[in-house]
Parts: sequence; C-alpha cells; structure tokens
Amino acid sequence: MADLSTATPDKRTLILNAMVDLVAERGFHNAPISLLARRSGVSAGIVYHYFENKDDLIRALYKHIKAQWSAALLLNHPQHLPYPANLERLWQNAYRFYVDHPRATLFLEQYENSPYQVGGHEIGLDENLETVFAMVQAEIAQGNLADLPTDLLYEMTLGIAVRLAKRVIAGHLHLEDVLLGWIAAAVYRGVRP
Amino acid sequence: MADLSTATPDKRTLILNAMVDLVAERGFHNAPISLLARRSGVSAGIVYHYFENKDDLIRALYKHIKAQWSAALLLNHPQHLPYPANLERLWQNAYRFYVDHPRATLFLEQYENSPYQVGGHEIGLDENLETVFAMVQAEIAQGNLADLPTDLLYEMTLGIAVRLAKRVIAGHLHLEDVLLGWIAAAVYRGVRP
Amino acid sequence: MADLSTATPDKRTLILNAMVDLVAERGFHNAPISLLARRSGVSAGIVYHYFENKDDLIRALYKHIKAQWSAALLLNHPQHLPYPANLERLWQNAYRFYVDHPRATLFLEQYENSPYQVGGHEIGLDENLETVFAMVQAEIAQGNLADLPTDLLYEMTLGIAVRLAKRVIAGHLHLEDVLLGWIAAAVYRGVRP
Amino acid sequence: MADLSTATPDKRTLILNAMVDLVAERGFHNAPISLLARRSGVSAGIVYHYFENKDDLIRALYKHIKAQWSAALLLNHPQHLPYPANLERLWQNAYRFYVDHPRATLFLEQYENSPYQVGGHEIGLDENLETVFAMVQAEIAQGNLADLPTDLLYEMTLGIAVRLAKRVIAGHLHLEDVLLGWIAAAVYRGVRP
DNA sequence: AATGAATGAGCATTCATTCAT
DNA sequence: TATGAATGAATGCTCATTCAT
Repeated sequence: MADLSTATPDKRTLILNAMVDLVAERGFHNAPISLLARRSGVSAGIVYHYFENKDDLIRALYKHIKAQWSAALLLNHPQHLPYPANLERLWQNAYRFYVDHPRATLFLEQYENSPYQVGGHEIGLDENLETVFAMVQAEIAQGNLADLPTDLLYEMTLGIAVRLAKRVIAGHLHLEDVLLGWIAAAVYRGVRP
Repeated sequence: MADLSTATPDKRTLILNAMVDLVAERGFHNAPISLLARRSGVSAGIVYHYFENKDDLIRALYKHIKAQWSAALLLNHPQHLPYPANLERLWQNAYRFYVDHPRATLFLEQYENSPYQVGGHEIGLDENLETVFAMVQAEIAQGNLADLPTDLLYEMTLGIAVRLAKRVIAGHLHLEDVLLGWIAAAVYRGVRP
Repeated sequence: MADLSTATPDKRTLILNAMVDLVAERGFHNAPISLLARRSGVSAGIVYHYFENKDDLIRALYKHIKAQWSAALLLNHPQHLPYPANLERLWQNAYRFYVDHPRATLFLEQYENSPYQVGGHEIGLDENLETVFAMVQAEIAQGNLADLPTDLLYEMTLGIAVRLAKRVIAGHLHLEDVLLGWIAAAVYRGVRP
Repeated sequence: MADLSTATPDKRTLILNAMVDLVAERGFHNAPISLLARRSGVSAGIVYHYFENKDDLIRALYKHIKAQWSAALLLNHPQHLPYPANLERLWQNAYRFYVDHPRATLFLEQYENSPYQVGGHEIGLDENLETVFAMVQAEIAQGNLADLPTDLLYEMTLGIAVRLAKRVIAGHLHLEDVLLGWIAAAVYRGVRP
C-alpha cells in the first residue's frame, strides 16, 4: 500500500508508511526497527527521535490510519444524499477503503485484535466520525434504522465491510460491483426497525 | 477460560490450555515458552516433545479450538429444526461459544489476523462443518437464503457473531436474550434472496 | 585478583569473579555483559539465569565481596587479644584485605561512590561484623575508645585503611611493615577519649 | 550544588555546572550529553565546541572543581595561624567545602574511584596547594608532624574529611561544631611524631 | 518421557559524535 | 558561534531451541 499520505514525505511519514507495510507483511513481532529503518531509508536511531518507542510508533500509526479511514468514509459526501443512498454510499466507502488499502486493513485488524487495543486506548471521535454518527442518529429518528446501541449497529453494518474486504484481499472472494450494491442494501435491510 | 477439553488433562492438553490463556492475555509475542511451561506445570523442554516448535504448537491450538467451535455450532441439534429456527439456533450457538470462551475467541481472532493464517494453512471442513454446510445449501435450495458465495454468506451471518462477542467480552456492549433473538433473525433477514 | 572464592568454580562464581576484574579494570560502564560472558567462558544469556539483570549482578557481587571482607577482618582472631593489639590487628586485617585484593577494593570503592549505593540498599551486619561491633563497644566501655557515633569511629580508623590501600595499589605509596604497625597504633591513638 | 563559579555564567560554565549535578545524581553513565544540553539550556552540538569530547569535559570539570577546592582550603588564611590552629582550620576548611558542595564531592569521589583517574592524569600542585604543602613541611620541621610520606599524611588527615562529609551528605551522620573541633584536633594528634 | 541449564541470534533502545544549516 | 536532526555502533536483555542427565 505504501503511501497513505498526500503530504511531502518527511521522515516521520516515511517511517509510518514503512511500518504499515512491515506489520501487514510480517506481524508486529517480526517487524524489527532495524528492518523498518532499512526500508524507510533512515537510521534506526532516528525512529526514536520521532517516536518514544515502538509501542508509541504503533499507536501513532493506528491513529494515522484511522484518520485516513474516517476521511474516506465521507468521500462523495454521503451526508448529502437521501436515505438509503446515504448509508449505502457510506458502507461502500468503508469497503473501498479497506480493499484499496490492504496493508492498512491488515494492520488495523492486527492492532484491534492485539493486547495493544484490548487494553483500552480507544480513539475518540474525530470530526468526520461525528458527521457519520449524526447521519445514523438522523435515520434512527426517521424510523429508517432500528434504535440499537451504536456498537451493535456498527457491527451489523460497517463491521461486515472489513470482514468481506479481508476475504477479498486474501483472494478467497471476488465481489462484483452489482453484488456490492446488493450487499450494501441488504446490510441496512437487516437493521430496519 | 482454562479447560476447553473434556478429556483427562494429559500434558499435551495442559500445554494447549495454558497457551490459549497466555496468548489471549499477552499476544503471540509475549507468550514465551518458559512462561507457558511454568503455567502448565511442565518443563520447557517437554513442549518440544509434543510439538515440533512454537508455530506448530500454535497451529495445533488453532485446530483444537476450531474443533470445539464447530462442535458447539450443532448444540441442541439445529439441523433438526425447521427454517428459520435452525439457522437462528446456529447463529446463537456460535455467539454463545464466543462469549462463553472469551480466551479462545481472542486467540482465534489474533490467529486469523496474523501472518500465520494469512499465509494459508486453511483448515478443512470437519464433519460438523459439513453438516452446517448442508443446512445452508438446503435453505438456499428452498429459496430461504440468497445463493451467494459461501464466504460471503458466512461473513454476513456468523461473521457478525464474533464481532459482537468481542464487543461484549470487552465490556463495551451488553446484549439481552430478547435482543439476541432479534439479531439472529435480522441477520438472516439480510440474506434472503 | 580473580578467584575470591574457595568453593568449586560453578558458573555463578565464574561470572562474579570475572565481573570484579572487569569493573576494576574498566568501570561499571564499559563492563558489558558480552565481554563478561567471554571472560567467564559462558554465554551471555546464562548471566540472566543467575542474576535478574546487571544491577542485580552488581549488587550480588557487592554482597559477595563484603562477606569476604568481613570474614577477613577476623583473621587470627583479634577478638581474643587484649587492647590495643586487638584493634590494631583488626585494622591490619582490613588493610591486608584491601591490598591483597586490589580488584575487589577498586570494585568496592566504585560501588560505594556510585548512585547504586548512594540510593540506599545498605548491607546489614553479618555475624562477623557483629563480633567487630561488640569489640568496639567493649573498648568504649573500658574507656579505651571515645564514645562516638559508630560511623565516625569507623571512618577515623578503618576508613583510613581503604584510602591508604588504594594509594598503595596505585603505586603511589609503599608502606613497610614497621610503618604499618605505627599507623595502626596512631589511628587508635587519635580516637582515645 | 549548582554554581561553583563566581564568574559570569558563560556557556562553558553553564555546561560544567550542569555536569556536576548530573554526575552526582546519576553517575557518569546515565549523564548523557543530550540531557546535559537540556539542563544547561544549550544545544548538544555546542558542547563539542567547548570540549573535545565527553572525557575531556569530565577531566576539565575535575580540574575546575579541584581548583575551587584548593582555594577553599585557604579560607580565613590558616597559613597565618600558629600550630595547631593552622592545621585544624585547614582541616575544617576541607570538611566545610565537602559538606557545602555535596554535588562536587560526589563528583570528585566518583571521578577519583573510576578508571578515568586510576589511569593517571594526576593534577599538578597549584599555587594554593603549594602553600598548603609548605605549611605541612614547616610543621614537620618544627616537630609537630611526623615525617611521613605526603600521601600518607594526607590520608590520615584530610582524607578523613571527605569520608566524614560523605556520611553527613548521605544523612547517616550529623556532626556538631564542637565535635568537629574535637575531630580536627584528634586527627592531628594521630600524626604527631 | 522429562528436566532445566545453556546457548546465541535477535531485538529495542541509548548515546557520543557529526554536520548541514 | 550555535542548533538539533541524524547516524550507527554498542548494550542490556529475551527467548526459541537444544541436549546432557
């Protein structure tokens, strides 16, 4: 996947980008700083100039990717579309992000299933996620979505997107655009009141 | 979670049981053989009598847990119930397994999101999974389920169960029995033809 | 100096012995575990089997040497001699230990002047030191020694021995036996009531 | 201890002052240049403008402190007093310096017990020390001091002052003024011919 | 079968020193 | 003079794996 960033590749970004790849390919363990340095084209020491330690680097990377992800959710402004197109576009945006950034996806899933995350350190809502949240609340108010706990709604909709994307990334599954449209619709059909 | 096994706790089983806990608590890395040995009450050396190496141990553990899981799917014989009760019981069985075996669940998720699994090593269908597979095919034939790729159907139904269970395990979510029934139904509503 | 121990050179002792030499020659820093291992003829890893970490090793070594030292104080049973021969023999025993074990002496002085010690971790009195302490108290009671704080008495008598020994070890000073006798006497003349 | 210097705090002095503190608190190792720079309020690079390298810095600091010390010895002009007041004031001056400059004292002791010093690099006599030396020689000629090697005389008198000061600094000992007077006298009583 | 001491490669991290600006 | 980012060698420590007993 390489460069998630659109900024000039300063050293900090070079390191972050190399780290996603490394973790995706080899896992947290087996992603030694020495290799990270070689791949980033920097020295091992400088990593500790930009990050306190390896854990800090990994957490920073997580935040970095999560920010890209939440920005991707709002591509093509789903918030300006009528129901159900708005939620379906949201879903397809999420799915797209995962499929288009396979390394980031593998990183995210490793992170969220490791003791790093399990121990807490939740990431707060950023501005984009707040917009998404508002969209969902509005549809609940409209009677288009069941009034369920946020986490439950999340898992029954966007949660499916990651899992499908991982299957696609692994090559176990191929999803045509038409089918994707059907899935996006089906997902929200499942959570009508 | 401790003992998944119902057999006499021979050394091999002691080791496997200790390993689930260790990985769930600390991750693959940070689950050193020395600690495993101490927790199992065996010597470090003997681990290499029962398993070729650490990877082999982890893979064996994965198979071990997957077998318990597939057995759990058929608790109370969902295969003898009419649609949609059969699929809903299946779903609830899966969910129950995850919630009742949190350590195993965390292990499974770590494993399936790590380069161990990504590299392949698919686990074949055992007898129980074949029964499940047959149930699904039958419902497709009956027109109760959309005729979608197995993986896709899986993710849109049982895949949700793990994710919800993880939220519950983490304490972020609490699901009442009534709600669970609703979810099980909703999930299959989403994948009607 | 090498072997302070009279026991069979088990690995733990080999490591301790090599460490005194190393620290004496090169200081705490510049006494890397890798070199220690090479000199001890063991692997680097095994050091951590016998000691928790480098600090622990150093503290263990300090205790080890202090024990040899306190044993050396009572060579030829000064406690059975009359005043002032008893105290003078004590003093000469201390001096002898330092001069005969230059590496140990340099280690002790480094340790006692480093933040290791300054932070506390005082070593309690062992049996030998209790005997010494009793001797001193007896002489105070007899009116042969001024009734001063223990630490003060210590520094005005035995404290001088280390400092002289270090000069001798460094080759800056040479002390004949006769002169030593005079010093031992002079030292205790200084602390008469 | 902070500022030993009475001069304007130019950068070189800022560095030296910060280094005493650092070494006293944390030892030679654990006194990294980066921290030294932060504490001095200068950049890491500039240290290498004023000093060739870390060793050079440490040696310069040693000389710096030794000069303050030898100046302190002659406070209130002991050289103009009659025996034994002259030597006793000398002793008390030494003791005072140590107790009033605990950081410097800890630095000195670390330095003098480390391989920095052991390897040689003796500090020559400065003007003040020559005055002191002359005082001692005069008293030997007068028959007030035993005609012993300088180093031996030194250790039996001023050498005790450092050791006592270190005990006081560590809080293990408290010495009243009256007692100090007694000690100063006692020390010289010990080295009468 | 079983032990646990022993090995040594590998890793995260630190830090003296340099150098472009 | 002055900065501080950058380097990379060195260090403490861990851990999978082996093997003598």
